[in-house]
Amino acid sequence: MIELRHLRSLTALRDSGSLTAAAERLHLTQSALSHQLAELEQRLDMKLFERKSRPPRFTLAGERLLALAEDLLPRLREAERDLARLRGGHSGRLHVTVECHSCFEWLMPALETFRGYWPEVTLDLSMGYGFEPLPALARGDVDLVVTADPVEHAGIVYEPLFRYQNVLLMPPGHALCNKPWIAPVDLAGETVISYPVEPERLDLFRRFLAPAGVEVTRRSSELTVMILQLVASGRGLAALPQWAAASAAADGHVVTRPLGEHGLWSTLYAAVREEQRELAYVAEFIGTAKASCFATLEGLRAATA
Amino acid sequence: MIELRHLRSLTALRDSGSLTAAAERLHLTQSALSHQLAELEQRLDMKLFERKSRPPRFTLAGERLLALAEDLLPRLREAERDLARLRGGHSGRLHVTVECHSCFEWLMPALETFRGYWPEVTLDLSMGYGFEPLPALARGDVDLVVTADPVEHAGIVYEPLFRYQNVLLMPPGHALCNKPWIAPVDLAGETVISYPVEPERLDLFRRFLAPAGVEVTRRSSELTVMILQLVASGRGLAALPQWAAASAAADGHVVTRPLGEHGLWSTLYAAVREEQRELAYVAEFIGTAKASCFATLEGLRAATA
DNA sequence: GCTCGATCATGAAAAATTCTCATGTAGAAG
DNA sequence: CTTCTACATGAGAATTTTTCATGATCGAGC
Repeated sequence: MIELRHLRSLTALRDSGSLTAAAERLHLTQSALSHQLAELEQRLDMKLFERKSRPPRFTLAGERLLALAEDLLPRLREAERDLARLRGGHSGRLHVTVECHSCFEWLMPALETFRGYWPEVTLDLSMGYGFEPLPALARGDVDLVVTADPVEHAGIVYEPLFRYQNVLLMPPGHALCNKPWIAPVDLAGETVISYPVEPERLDLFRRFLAPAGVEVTRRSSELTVMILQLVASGRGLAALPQWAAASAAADGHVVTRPLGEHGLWSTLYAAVREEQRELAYVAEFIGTAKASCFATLEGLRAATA
Repeated sequence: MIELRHLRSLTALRDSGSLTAAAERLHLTQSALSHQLAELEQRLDMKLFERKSRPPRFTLAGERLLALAEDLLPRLREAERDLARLRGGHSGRLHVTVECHSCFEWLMPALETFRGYWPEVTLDLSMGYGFEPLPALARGDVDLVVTADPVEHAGIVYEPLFRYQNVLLMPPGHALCNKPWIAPVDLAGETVISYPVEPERLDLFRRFLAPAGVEVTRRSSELTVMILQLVASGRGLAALPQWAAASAAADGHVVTRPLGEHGLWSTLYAAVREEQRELAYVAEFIGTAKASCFATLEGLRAATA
């Protein structure tokens, strides 16, 4: 009657706030998910959630099933880990490379959690400086790359982690603070602080300024805290993922605005070699990373609300 | 990967001691179960149990999954009960009739458990004396009949509860104690004590003595303890389900022997009206009854070992 | 009020899975 | 050595799950 699939679907629905988004997270079509839940409701002869409210509102029955999911799914995952460990031979290496500098915020907790689950797996971590991560991944020098730029590559598969928005950071009182959102031309002639990588690898330049032909003065810093510092003290502007700027913005040190009318959105992916995708600890790492991203966004939402 | 179905299959396998028996309990063919478990083992890339030992011996991985099942399945059942309760309207009546006099041993604990789970359901209990239980079931006077005699009847479905053996009870020192098993002719002329119902409704007469044309002197008593008493004091012999005789036999008050070379086996069924079979509390009662039967047999095995 | 965009529902068909049937094999009991 | 029972296995049937294509609904913005 009730299947694990249903529990996973309901949790995804709660966590993502819409059928469509939940379906994507579950690697299903929206239709499949709609059918699946409709059929479950029919079999149980109960409504599980209110469709016409956003986010969907769960009924008591729905809540009960979500509670069941909270109860069962972690135990199931734990058993699966135990089995993978029992099967043995999987005390491998996981060399993670991050292209996204601000990702440490959620990556560090994820690494920590993972290390607890899979103590036998040797974790390596490197930044995507100085070499092209994807060829390195394909060669096997690296096992997992966190990137916002999913280039097609034979034997490489991308697993979406989450979607986020890049925002513009300004010192309080900057003229642009008065605009609800920032157009490319607004930045003409400004000083922009970024991580020290080629502009083509930064969304701000590649997807926002370059298409509009806008030129800016560039300045760079390796560290996110340093960038925040520089912006706060009026040495320039910067574009960062929303979550990286959130705490400074909440403290009033900087002001953030969307880039473009609808914001400059990116999706972060975990790239792995196809043959490693099903490997227990790799799949587990991706799951942990997703959860950590989600927790970060949650914390952000809670902090700003 | 791992599904609830697998957990149920493994528990059934452990509880029934063979693939074939487990398959029957799960309402599957032996083939289906074999396929299912073989495929799970392949997907996990681990052996879960040793086939060539009887009862099957579980590997560590198998044990881990059994532990998971112990963990998840009761929680799942609990959630299902909560949902059924939430759906409401199911505070019905459950009128149980028992044809089998010795069944109270396991029926009472089952009723107790059930009452805890479904306090809204009014429980009635009656013995199958003085009226034909099946027509009463079909009419709706009764909702569930425990019987060893599954007569085809439109609209009535039978759910097997468990298989048991009828054994012959004798006072210690009786001549027949020397035989490893009892033939019908051995009983010719003996006094046989039974419950006060027509002989055709007692397996001993219908399936054992009558086919062989053997006549005995009959005597009857309503109570199982009384029958045990009479046998122990040499007033006659009796045939009872093994579990009902077990404690007296363990104490040495009576001696038991199989009836016929292979024993006189029966299966106990729960009969319900087809349209009620899927009803939550009916299904739950049958489940509880099965579990209780199983626990009784377990206790028996433990006591005799 | 109308259109646009997005979300969700729905029917039919395709794909995948799970089960059964028929049969084969191996080990235990006689 | 035969027979019996439990289990395995391949092929096909049945069922379930998913997708595709399309329609309905609802809110935002003009």
